[in-house]
Amino acid sequence: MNTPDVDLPLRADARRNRDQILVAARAIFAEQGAEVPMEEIARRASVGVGTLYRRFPDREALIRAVFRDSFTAVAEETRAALAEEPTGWDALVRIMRLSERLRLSMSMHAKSPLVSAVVRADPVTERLRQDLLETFDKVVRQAQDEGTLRRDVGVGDLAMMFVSVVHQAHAVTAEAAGLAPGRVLAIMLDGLRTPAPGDLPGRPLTRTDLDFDVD
Amino acid sequence: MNTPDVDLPLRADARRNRDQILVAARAIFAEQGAEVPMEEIARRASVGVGTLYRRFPDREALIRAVFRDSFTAVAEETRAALAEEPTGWDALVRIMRLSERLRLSMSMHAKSPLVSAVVRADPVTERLRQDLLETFDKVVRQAQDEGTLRRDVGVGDLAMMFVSVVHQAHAVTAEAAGLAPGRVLAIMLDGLRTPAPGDLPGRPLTRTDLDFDVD
Amino acid sequence: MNTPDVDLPLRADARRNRDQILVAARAIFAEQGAEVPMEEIARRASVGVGTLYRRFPDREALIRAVFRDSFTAVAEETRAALAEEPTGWDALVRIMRLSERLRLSMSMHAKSPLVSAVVRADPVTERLRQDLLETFDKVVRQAQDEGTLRRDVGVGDLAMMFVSVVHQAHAVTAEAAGLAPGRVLAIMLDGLRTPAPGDLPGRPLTRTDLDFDVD
Amino acid sequence: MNTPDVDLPLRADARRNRDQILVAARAIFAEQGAEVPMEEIARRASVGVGTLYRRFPDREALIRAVFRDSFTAVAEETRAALAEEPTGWDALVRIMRLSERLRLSMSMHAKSPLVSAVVRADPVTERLRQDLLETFDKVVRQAQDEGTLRRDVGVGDLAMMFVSVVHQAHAVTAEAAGLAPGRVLAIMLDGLRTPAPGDLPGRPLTRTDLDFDVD
DNA sequence: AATGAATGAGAGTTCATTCAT
DNA sequence: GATGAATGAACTCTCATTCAT
Repeated sequence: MNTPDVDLPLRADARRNRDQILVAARAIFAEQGAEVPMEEIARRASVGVGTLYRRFPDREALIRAVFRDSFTAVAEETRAALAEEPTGWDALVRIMRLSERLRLSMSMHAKSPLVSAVVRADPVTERLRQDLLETFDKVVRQAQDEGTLRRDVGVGDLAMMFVSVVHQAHAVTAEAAGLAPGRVLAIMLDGLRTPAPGDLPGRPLTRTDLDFDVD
Repeated sequence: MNTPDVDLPLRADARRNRDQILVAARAIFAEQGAEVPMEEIARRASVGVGTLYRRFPDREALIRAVFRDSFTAVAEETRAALAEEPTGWDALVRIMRLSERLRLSMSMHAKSPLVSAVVRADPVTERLRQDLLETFDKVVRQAQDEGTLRRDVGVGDLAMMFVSVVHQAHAVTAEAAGLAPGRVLAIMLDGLRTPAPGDLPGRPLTRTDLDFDVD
Repeated sequence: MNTPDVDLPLRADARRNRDQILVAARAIFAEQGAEVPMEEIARRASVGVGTLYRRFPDREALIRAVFRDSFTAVAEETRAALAEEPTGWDALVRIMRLSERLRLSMSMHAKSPLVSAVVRADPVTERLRQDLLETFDKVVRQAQDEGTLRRDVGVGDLAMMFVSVVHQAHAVTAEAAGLAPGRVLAIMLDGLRTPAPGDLPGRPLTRTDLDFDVD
Repeated sequence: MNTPDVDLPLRADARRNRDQILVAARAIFAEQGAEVPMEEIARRASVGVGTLYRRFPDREALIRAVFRDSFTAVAEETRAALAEEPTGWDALVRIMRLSERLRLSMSMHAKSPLVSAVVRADPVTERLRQDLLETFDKVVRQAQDEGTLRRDVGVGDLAMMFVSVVHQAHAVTAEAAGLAPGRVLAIMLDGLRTPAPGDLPGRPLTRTDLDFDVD
């Protein structure tokens, strides 16, 4: 599940350090954003800054690695949803509820221009993203064919909503923060079911609408 | 519409500077986030850093001022919606579609831990927020009394959704980026109408759920 | 005599600082080479690092400025030699004995690849160098026309010798160090007078031999 | 020809490593100066840094070793010149034209304060230097006795000139760079022949003038 | 009151050297 | 003995904030 970056088998201790660093980075990025002092990440990983830099030549490399990990994980879960769920609708719901890990990545992505830039410039992540969208698209069409998903939405719309759900988590009581995403999601899903009470503005957003980033 | 902060009437030129600074800050914060060099803000406002600092003793004060402005504007628009729209549902829709200015503020809020912290610690903004929520709450109850809004949601849910809509704007074609918020919002609103296809998890989130921030 | 860099008249204090920095840099570069900590230069100039960096955005800019100053000074002295000395030979001797300032620059130039690179990439210095060589070339031809300088040498040869003289200053008693350049120079000048005891290998090195640097 | 440093015969592979390191160091020092990352030297020697450090406890030790090698080589060549050349003048010329290896060492010496300091502090190199100067001195006196070398110069002068010749090599076309040292040297030698056109300033610099370095 | 210069703390990054494997 | 990972000090550069002009 770890960086498909390069596969030189590292020495046992080096490997351990590398993993600790990724774990620490993921956590800190999620908590405080991507602009934290590198030293803090190193400290959390119980490692010297030097080690951090030996593994990841600069902040961008680290961000890249964290994202590759997360995207890989999510792409797998998405594929599993498509394969295992009985209906397209069920798969859709499962995907929209996807893991914490993705939420964190998405959140980082949205919060920091640096992160967006880095991720977009990384071909590996880009491929993972394409894979993910492809699978997701299949789910969408399946649900539409079943008649459970309104026909005037596309994966693009769903991706947008997904991101939205991910972002809700601030400015609330702890309990409310826990409840909120589930509720917002449920409301949205209710809004997605057929029959739709009305037409949507614009046109269905498709995979290609997500292909050239703007930010 | 400007900071009710202090009301000593400034000398005309001082006033002008102050306003230019706020305009510049709002624009730059929106474009590049809240961590821009103060010097850049000063430059955009055609003012020396010294002047900027005379008006706003530090970055936080500036953020605070920008937010107060925005919140004030939104609170007014919300009140107007309640007063002018024929039904609660219409008012609700109008509020959810609220101004660009609010989107920007919200986006800043969400992107920067610093901004969140500052805003939450500012009693003036806090009061504006309370006002806003109070009015909004009236709209919600009116719509529920009309039978157009499902009973198992609260202002808290709507505030959450509002924030969500605000955040969708990245990783897309320019055209799609323009379309997206409207569509996501429409889907959500469809999901909000009565009759609701099913129950929501948890319980309605109310104003008090928004009172103590966590982030 | 100072950086013809830009001529925005700086505020009095800023100007003073700028000059102190250049003086300090010149001295320290000469003593310890061009790789000294910027902080040390700042300290010697009684200035904060920040100020140093405000004036010279990075080490290279500082090196550039120091060199422009020195080259300007030398070009002027060379022109004066040509104008004031009675014979070409006298002018030649005077130039070869040129100022401490040039020795320092040359020495820096020769010792540090960084310096060479920076200087070569700076068009302003490049022009100064061309001016200098042009004047020098006139001196050489004049001395050859007088019959005091052997005909099988060119400015290129002399420039090389000049640089050589500059470099002799290490590995000796303090007294010997003082004597050495004068003696080496005298020996060289003796070797340059006509009639020459024999032919030189190769061909006269001319201005154009100095035009494309190799390091 | 290698470090008489310690004479424990190393294991064959260790010996090989040691030699590779010295070769690599010499090459890299010549190309890039003495401040290169140790890791780079290790890489060029196809050896781990650890190994490098086992052989040479720190950078200074490495510099020292490189210099001892070079000085040893030069001292031998000098002795050979004295023994094999028919006249003192011929021996002098041959010495002044000495090997590339010496040029490199000298160049390092001149370019880096670190190198100067290290070399001067090393008693072994010091002894080699004394040997070298002693032989050289014999050559000088022999040439003076022959009447081919002017009497008002000493080994010190010649050593200075030697160093000068070594330093000319920058800021020129590749072809000119190749020609230059030979020409400068020839001019100098012409200046050294008897009869001298005039007196030199100061007094002959002797071996003892070179005994206490100043840099 | 406005300006922009000066300061200095702090962040990113490199590399000499040590030490576990 | 060899290797290359880890460490942390040192250095460069940026920027918030203060203060002289």
